[in-house]
Amino acid sequence: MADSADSAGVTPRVVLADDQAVVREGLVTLLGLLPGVEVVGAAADGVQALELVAEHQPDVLLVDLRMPNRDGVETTEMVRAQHPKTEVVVLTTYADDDSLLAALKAGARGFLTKDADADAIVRALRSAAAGQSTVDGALQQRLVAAATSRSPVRTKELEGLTAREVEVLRLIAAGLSNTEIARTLVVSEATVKTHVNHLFSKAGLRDRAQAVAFAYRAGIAE
Amino acid sequence: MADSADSAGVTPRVVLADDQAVVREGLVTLLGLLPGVEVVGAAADGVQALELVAEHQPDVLLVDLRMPNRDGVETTEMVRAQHPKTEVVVLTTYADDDSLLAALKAGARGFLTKDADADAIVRALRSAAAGQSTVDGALQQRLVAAATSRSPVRTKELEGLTAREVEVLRLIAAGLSNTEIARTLVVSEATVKTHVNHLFSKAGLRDRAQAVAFAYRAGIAE
DNA sequence: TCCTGGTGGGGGAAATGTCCGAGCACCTCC
DNA sequence: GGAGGTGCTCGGACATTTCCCCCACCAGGA
Repeated sequence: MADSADSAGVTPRVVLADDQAVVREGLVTLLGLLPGVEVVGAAADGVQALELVAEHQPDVLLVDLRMPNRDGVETTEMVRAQHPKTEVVVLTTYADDDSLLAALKAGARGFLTKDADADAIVRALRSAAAGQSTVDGALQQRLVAAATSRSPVRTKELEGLTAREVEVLRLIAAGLSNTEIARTLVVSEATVKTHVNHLFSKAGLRDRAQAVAFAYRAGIAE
Repeated sequence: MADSADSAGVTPRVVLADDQAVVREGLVTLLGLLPGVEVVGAAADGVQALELVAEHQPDVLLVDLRMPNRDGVETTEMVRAQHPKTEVVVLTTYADDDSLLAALKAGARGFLTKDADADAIVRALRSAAAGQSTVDGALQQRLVAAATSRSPVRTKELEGLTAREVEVLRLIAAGLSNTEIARTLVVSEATVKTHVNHLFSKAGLRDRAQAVAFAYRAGIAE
């Protein structure tokens, strides 16, 4: 028990991928010295990385974002798709918002900058192997900032509307005409008009253009 | 060096906060047995948690979200504001999107569900002490999904449209009628109609409802 | 029973969408 | 300098759709 906590779980088998020989060899040496991880392969580009993953079936792939022959994001996507048991941790010098989001969206379980120390890397690798995601603090804050600027269905705006009216609103926002809405809901066009009018008067809307904008702001249309 | 990697960094001093005595005592016992962390205090509510943090100045506060006398989110905010050297890791049974975002926004460096094992908790505490953020894999995916659903003006969709047409589109999306657009742009309504028609045929739109949706998706309306 | 929500209809005013044609300003190319 | 293209500006006429205001019926729940 104490042992398991000391090593913080099973020692993950890791494949590295970085096009810069100095960084790659440095990581191999550094991580090879540590008991927390086991390096089973090192690739110089994305293509080679995928081959090594296929060959060794590692627990984690530690990959650089900028690489020749398929970059880190693409490699991450392919690894996650073809070898779902292999988690991916991204290690990069360039920590801009786009690459962070792209990498995590592609399925990366971690995102480290190259100023991370050996302990941080080992922790991230172990966490990834266990299905946890580790992101450098400052980057995580950016991620949260990006996430909280979203609008996840403002039920407040919708209150007062009946379920049917919300449904009609959704279809209006999708660009359907009254006739099409009638067909979709299998009711007469007159009924649709009634719902639309109730909707407008309740929400203070004048026409369907405003209704579409309202629906988008309320978060029921994307 | 090997030693530092084995412990994955300095052993963090931790204060716990959970209103359920069973969980609290269980965590104290469990984490107390492990060499990776040092538990220096245990609180039963948010007020007491802040007091213990002030008293012990721990590296990390491990806090439950649902607590009497100030909940986890509020506690996180106050700890981060008053004791910036103390990081916060949230441990909760209820992992809905709202609480996740609220906690991370409040400054939490980690977010774990209570099905996490001891290893996962220890890793998260150590990472937090080092400024890294650890989030359960599935939750991180939701976070990323929320973050990537942003729309930063897709110029691609807009290409082919003239500046005037984009301007008209923006006004349509704002809910203005043709008459109002004419007044706003100080042109005749006939001119507006011309722009609108060009806009529709270029973008493959049928009516202004679709145009509003198009504008929102293109990111020129919020 | 009353009220709410969903369904249906009619008719008229208003706005929207569609098709023409046309003048003007600006630019580039020859 | 002229020719041609593009963008912005207007106008008319017309069909379609939307919007608005009435009305009514029925089912289910407070």
